[in-house]
Amino acid sequence: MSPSSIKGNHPIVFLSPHDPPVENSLAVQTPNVCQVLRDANGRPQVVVMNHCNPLQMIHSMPSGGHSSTSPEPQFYNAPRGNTPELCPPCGNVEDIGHFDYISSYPGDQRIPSSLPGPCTVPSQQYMPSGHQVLPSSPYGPAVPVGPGFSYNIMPGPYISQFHQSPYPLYPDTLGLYAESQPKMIQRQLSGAHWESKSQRKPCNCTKSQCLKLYCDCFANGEVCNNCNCINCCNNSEHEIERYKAIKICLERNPEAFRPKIGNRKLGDPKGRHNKGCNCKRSGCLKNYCECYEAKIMCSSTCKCIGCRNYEESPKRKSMGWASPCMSSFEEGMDQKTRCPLACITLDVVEATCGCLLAQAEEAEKEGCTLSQAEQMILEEFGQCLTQIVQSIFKSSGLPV
DNA sequence: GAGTTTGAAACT
DNA sequence: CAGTTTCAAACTC
Ligand SMILES: [Zn+2]
Ligand SMILES: [Zn+2]
Ligand SMILES: [Zn+2]
Ligand SMILES: [Zn+2]
Ligand SMILES: [Zn+2]
Ligand SMILES: [Zn+2]
Repeated sequence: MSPSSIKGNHPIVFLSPHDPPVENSLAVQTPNVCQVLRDANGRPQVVVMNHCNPLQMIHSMPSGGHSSTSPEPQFYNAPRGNTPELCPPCGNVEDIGHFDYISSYPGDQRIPSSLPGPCTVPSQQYMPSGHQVLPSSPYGPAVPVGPGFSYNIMPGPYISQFHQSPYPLYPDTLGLYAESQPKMIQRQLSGAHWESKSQRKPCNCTKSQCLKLYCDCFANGEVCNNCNCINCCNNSEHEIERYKAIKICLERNPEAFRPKIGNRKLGDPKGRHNKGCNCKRSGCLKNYCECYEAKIMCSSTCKCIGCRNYEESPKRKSMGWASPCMSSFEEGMDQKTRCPLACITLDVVEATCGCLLAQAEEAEKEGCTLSQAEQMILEEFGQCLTQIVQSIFKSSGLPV
């Protein structure tokens, strides 16, 4: 007998500990962590609420004007302003790139100007905002990109709702405002010399020219500053190249510069990795894992194998079950598939058999009678099935 | 500091 | 889309 023998009208789907449910299965939909907002036209937008780095839809939003960055807090995707037609630069930005998703670049998503903090000093973030033609922008100097007009590429105010949450993503013990990227917390808490104030951890890129997402500076929408990079083009001296690189990244992934860590629903202090990790060997318990690095649990969006980065159920703790079996289970449960019962992978079967075998050996060792051994093994199998069901519950967001 | 491991990003 | 390569950081010693 094996777990694969489970059958029924509602197949139990054996997913990873944090997998989404499968239709018609016993699993239930995980509570939605997103929130539905409406854009300027009243169209619903499902957005992941984020405290620290909300997206500003500047360019592709309908209402007009070049009022670049209003100080009031905004939600993700909040209407922000400009029609492309109304933007003088649009007629001539092909050479340097036209950012339809310009607002997904984090250049001006820093500290709210209405709040105290390091925002008073322009950060190293640049905003390739071809449609914020603000030569006298309070957020930074306009950078000439060609004859006739210039682009404000310096950071705008940090339009944020983060202060609306009772649970900041990260502690703010140094008086800095919470930031969404995991590296930032390390910077804030470490005593490294580069950690002073607005200086992020320097990169050490050698081959990317700091113009690919490999570079943390670039990925965070910042220019390199006091970095150790070689052939760096992530600076104002290479603005055109930088624009192009940003454009390429956005074309490839419009979300490329959005924060990777969204927020769970209200009241949940922890965030959720928007794309999830794909760890295979770290168990998501090392900083290789973006979830772990961000100090968050892996979630249903993760496709990790052998994940151990999730809340232990109280049941499991009290059980004090032999960890080898458990870990085998967990790894097996990470085999993700949407096909009912296909989640009973070889790993899972082997883990189960291993548990039963171990139990049999123990029974033998203890000199149990045959019927006693049978009972022990059956109970063990029951435990195995319990683990399966619990994992389903867990993936469904239900209390175990 | 050198060498290895890791997984995201980039590429094919 | 999947498989592979590239890359820079995390980690190990
Ligand atoms: Zn770099
Ligand atoms: Zn850098
Ligand atoms: Zn650089
Ligand atoms: Zn992971
Ligand atoms: Zn994860
Ligand atoms: Zn994980």
